[in-house]
Amino acid sequence: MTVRSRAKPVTILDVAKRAGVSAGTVSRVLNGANAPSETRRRVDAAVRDLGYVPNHAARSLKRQATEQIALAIPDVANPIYVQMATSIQRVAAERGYQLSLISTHNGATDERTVLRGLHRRQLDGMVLVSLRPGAALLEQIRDAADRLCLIGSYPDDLAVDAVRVDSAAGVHLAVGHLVDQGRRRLAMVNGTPGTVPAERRAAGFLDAFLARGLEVPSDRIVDGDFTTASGYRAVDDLLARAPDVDGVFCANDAMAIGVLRRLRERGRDVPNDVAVVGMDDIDMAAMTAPTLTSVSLRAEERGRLAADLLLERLNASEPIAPRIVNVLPNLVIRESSTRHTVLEAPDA
Amino acid sequence: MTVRSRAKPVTILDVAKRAGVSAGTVSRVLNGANAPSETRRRVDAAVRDLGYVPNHAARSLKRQATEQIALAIPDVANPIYVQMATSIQRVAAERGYQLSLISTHNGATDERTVLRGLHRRQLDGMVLVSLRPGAALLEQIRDAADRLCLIGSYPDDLAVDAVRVDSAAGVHLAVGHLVDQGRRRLAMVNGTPGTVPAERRAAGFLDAFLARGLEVPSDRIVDGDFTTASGYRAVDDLLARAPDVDGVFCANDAMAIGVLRRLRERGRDVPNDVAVVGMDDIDMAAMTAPTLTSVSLRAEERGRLAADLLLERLNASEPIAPRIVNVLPNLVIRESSTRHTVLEAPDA
DNA sequence: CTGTTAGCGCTTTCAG
DNA sequence: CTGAAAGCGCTAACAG
Repeated sequence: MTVRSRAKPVTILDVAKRAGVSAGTVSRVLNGANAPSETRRRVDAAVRDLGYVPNHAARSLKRQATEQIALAIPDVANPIYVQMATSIQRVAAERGYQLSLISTHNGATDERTVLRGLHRRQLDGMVLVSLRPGAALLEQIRDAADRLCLIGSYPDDLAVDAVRVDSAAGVHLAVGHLVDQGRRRLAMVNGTPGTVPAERRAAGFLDAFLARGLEVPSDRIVDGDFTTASGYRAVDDLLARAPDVDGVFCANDAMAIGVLRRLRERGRDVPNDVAVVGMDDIDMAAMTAPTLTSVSLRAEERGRLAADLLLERLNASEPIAPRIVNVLPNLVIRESSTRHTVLEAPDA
Repeated sequence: MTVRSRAKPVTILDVAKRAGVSAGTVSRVLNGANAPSETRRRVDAAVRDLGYVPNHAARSLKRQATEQIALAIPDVANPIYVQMATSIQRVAAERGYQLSLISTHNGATDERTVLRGLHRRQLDGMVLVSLRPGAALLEQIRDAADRLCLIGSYPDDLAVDAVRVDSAAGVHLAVGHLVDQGRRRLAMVNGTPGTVPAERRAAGFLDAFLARGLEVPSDRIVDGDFTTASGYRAVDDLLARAPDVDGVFCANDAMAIGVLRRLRERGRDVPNDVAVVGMDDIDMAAMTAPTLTSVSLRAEERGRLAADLLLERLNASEPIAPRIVNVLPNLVIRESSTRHTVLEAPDA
């Protein structure tokens, strides 16, 4: 366990010298090549005695690969991305890759910066979640297509691996459920205007009424920004605009939690006065009071699939044509949308 | 914006050739050395035309530094660590470092693995949060002392930079508040047994009674594991052991949220029947129903301080003696502990 | 101010 | 099976 501190790190040459072999042999032994047990023993001993640890930069430089991948997400504070991170991390670890997390701060980080690690060859590959892919980012994505997997919706002609979920279908599930519960005066708290998910979800919301031949509540969508605080604030807007509201669909659970809280402060009982349905089905949804009905977008599964696609591509000997995987949402019904409150056990 | 894909990446030599200068000059220009504007212009042009991006491995190998640091935390799903990560990330970015996140899965990850990036020189430094530093880890910490900053409590003779918070004092605040509210039959939901924070908090809990000359409720501490689900489960234990409980201190907010939920399911009104106080003051504490009184351990501040210590050390020209910074907790009173419920605005 | 040169530590031919 | 040698792409003396 002797590790040099500031001094000079021990190199493969030191090990070679001590083991009485060449650096090449040490390298081979360490990388699992066949070797006589005697050679192997001496190398191992030298490694242990000296506390040798291979230098990552040197190895990467030579091999042109770092065994590092990254997940770029809009916001570390959003549990849904943490869920993705967890499943990606698991897959990565299984295949000998290290995962690091990059937060793009909802797109505030310069788009160039996001893919920088990739271009510097500091990263072998990346799973990218962008809320609002602009032209510049798309250009960069194209250039790095062979080392990327996207999660989310991008132009069809992009020719990059992607995992998608039909969030509009998820919204239909939510609206259908609210209507089934007898709610007719519905409203929506949407996410950040101008982002793809917010646009899809709003479109899905309106479309769900159209599909049912109901009056379309186009003026009953208020904007939030996907954070809990924004959901909290949105309620005042909402009640000003639609005081008779009896059902609210929120574009994610984080906002739904803020909505729940503020509705309570404003004296509206959930679910008796107003039903609330969220989206994402985060763990916390089973813990709020009342527990939160939510559309699961299967974040964990999407993470796993994205990691599979990416690592398969990185390790392929020949070029692979771009693939798109689709995932289906499902509705998890809890207390916040059902008039007769029934307590239930937590998910986890 | 022309970036080569799989082919062969552009090197500094390609740039040099195109700019009609030497590689050394390109390197200097790119690293901000003085140069005649004409030289600078031609280099910049060549870089742009070729889409050159410096190779990180090569630079790291030569410079013996990666400009990368990491934060190792027990659990990405715990918001308190995400808070730390956010402030560390900010400091790191300001000083030109990239931060990556390593989850140790509550110590399940082999301790060697945690510091591996450091030993491989893949990381210049690390901020480490360990719940349960064992002998092997302490040994490793000592060896890497010049590139580490710890957050948490470690043996005093460790001679490593550390940021600490007096969590026992925080528990005293919580107990004092509960007693002031007239609660006498107190209990505690503790975190993972055997971890330093859990032990400190339990000790602080008992000590708070001793200090007040009250009867010490040693048999009223039930164990959780710092997760929301464990807080939920702990309530059944608690009510079996202490059916008359009128106040609960939880060793963190995640558990407190589970406790709130389960108490409600078991028909106990919070705060009227039972007061609940958590610890960490996560953002969600202002959003639960009722909102959660909590002891802030100033995670963001600790993160910032740790990052400052670490980066100062990494950039020091001479050895710096180890430093320990202490942070004081404070109590944030909300609805869950005060009988007359008053609604309040959210923190964020 | 700039070109040349010598490595950083490792892997990988290529011979033997 | 192993040693020798070349070189991954970059930076930092060192001369000029």
